[in-house]
Amino acid sequence: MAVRLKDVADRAGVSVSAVSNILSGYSKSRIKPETQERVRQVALEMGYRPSAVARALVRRQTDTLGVVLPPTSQAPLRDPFFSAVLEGVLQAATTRGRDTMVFTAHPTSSTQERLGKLCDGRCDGLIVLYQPSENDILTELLNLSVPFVLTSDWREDPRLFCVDVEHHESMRAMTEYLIGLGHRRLALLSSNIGYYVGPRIAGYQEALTRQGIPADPRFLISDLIPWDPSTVLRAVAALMMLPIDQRPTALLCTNDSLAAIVISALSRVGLRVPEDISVTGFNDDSSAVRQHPSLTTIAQPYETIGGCAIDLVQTQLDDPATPPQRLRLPTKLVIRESTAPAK
Amino acid sequence: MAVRLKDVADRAGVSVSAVSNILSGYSKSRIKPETQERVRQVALEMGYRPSAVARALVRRQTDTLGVVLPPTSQAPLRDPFFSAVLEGVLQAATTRGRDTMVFTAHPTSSTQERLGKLCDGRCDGLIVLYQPSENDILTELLNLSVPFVLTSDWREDPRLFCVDVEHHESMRAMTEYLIGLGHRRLALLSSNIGYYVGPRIAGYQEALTRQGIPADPRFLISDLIPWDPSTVLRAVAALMMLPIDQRPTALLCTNDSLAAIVISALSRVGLRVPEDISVTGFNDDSSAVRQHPSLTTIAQPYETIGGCAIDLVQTQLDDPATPPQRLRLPTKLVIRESTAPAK
DNA sequence: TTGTAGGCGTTATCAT
DNA sequence: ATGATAACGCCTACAA
Repeated sequence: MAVRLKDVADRAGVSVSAVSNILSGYSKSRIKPETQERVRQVALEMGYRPSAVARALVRRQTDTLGVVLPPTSQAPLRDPFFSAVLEGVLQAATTRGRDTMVFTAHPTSSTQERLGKLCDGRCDGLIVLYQPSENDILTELLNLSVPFVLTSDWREDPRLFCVDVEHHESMRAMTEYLIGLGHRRLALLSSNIGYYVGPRIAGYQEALTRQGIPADPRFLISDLIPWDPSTVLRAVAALMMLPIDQRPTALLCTNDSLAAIVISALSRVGLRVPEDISVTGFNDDSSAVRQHPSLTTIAQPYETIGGCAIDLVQTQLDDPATPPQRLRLPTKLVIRESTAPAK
Repeated sequence: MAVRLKDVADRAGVSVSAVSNILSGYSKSRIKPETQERVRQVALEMGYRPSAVARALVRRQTDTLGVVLPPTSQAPLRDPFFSAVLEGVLQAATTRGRDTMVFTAHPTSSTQERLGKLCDGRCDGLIVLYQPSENDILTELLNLSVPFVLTSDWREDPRLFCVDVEHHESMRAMTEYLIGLGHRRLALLSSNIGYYVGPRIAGYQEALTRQGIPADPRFLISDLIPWDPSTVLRAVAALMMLPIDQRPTALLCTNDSLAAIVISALSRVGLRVPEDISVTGFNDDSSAVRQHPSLTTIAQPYETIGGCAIDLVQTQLDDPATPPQRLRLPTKLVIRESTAPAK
């Protein structure tokens, strides 16, 4: 069917190993240049393409990485955050000449079913784009010999390789930016799930403390259900019912999607952003620029995250005894239209 | 390193072929049930996992599909439309027990470089998520023996397998819906690129004709540059400068991203959606629900598109002589907040 | 400088 | 009912 090494060898009148050597580019000096040229020519003419599968079998490595999307969500890529992370990993993989398999799972599928695909030799290593719970693939993965790295995670487990951003510092920087704009009543709106909400809230609180602004407990709302806009609407409405001199002038949200809902809720109660109130997000996913007003937010270095994760997989491949590493990358404060000086 | 078939066979005291047969589940009746049970047990204990690579080599098939993202865009997944299509393909592939490789490319990479990855046997077939231009991989792909299917495409080329939606009919339905709401002055805003703009515009025009509404040339704006909001802002401002009794009461956009920019532009000139003016999108990507007001739009059946594409690949695999098929799937009009009856 | 041959882990075709 | 063995296409010692 397809052109094989042997076909090229026969046609060029040399042995398979010669062709293999030449085409692998490994042994430049070993084979006579004119032979090399001829063989290359023949290979090209015949449209020869080495079989990745056969090569993988003998090399015991596929140059392919697996990217694991969260099994919890029906449609992870509908969340612009996961799209952004995936995009970053894909870009980084392409740059490094690696292929990428993307794994999703139906919420109904068992751990074993999922694992089957993840470690049957198709991938050299895995990049897990979420925080697996204990009863998820995590423990099994640790027992297997597949190197893997978690992104967007910061577990205490010392056996794990992770790449994450500085949630605490980022939120502190954002809060300080708002304080610098003259805001003194700042509320934090957070979803009720996500490993990152803890550090982000702490960052917010630290900034307040540092600037000597007393923390108003009414301004810390951390039980929002992200996929239920009505809870957000209620919370925002409650805040805005406060007397005008007690009402927050800035709302910090723990992610961009939430910020979008918040802005929408504000407009429903007749407030304009940023004229009446400032709003900020976190992540700088694709929705941040597109929404109106465009969002002041914290940009995650998605491609760097992907690159680090891939490199950490490679590190484990090169030396399986490497002790786990935890990387924490800096972010960037991106100022757009949703924030303005306090009046 | 890893547990092989032979290891299991040795431990269980049977031959490799027996184990293979048992574990493949192919021959239930051929091997003594008690042996089967024992072998299964041993395999489980040893944590045996068949090597996908070895299996692929002998079967000449990997059960893996390649999904090709557009090479033109720096970050295709930042576009919620591509995220949605990819999501649909991934879901459909998971349902069918297939793995998925996702290919991106740096805009600088050559066609040959890209092709190398696409047809080295790693994938059984390809799903191309964009409309490749002539000098892109298309012609090469046709010469190779890799089955492939284009989504979101509707070329005249009779050699191609495509899955697409009914652009014309969808836009006509949307236009008629607005007319049904009492709108009589409807403007169409379209980006200046995309194979789909032609049919979408035609659908709009047909609806007007059918309803006996004369087409006002000022209301057909098809030269917008999607990534440059300022052109959109200008166009919207120009429309809104018209005397109030000549000004459109509804704006149809050819995709959701554009609609988002349009809504933002409207708000800048002080108009509210949908109270003052109705706006519609197309695609129902993730931005449609999240934005405020949420968007009345045309929903593409992403998972069905993915499923059909995969099935068409399989069809070609089963019978390489199958004549090319072109599928055109229906869409759904999703009514949300951005439209209201004309006053 | 080039060729030969063994093996990668599995499946499938035969024998037994 | 089971087992030996030849592919699958490639890489790589080692031999020539």
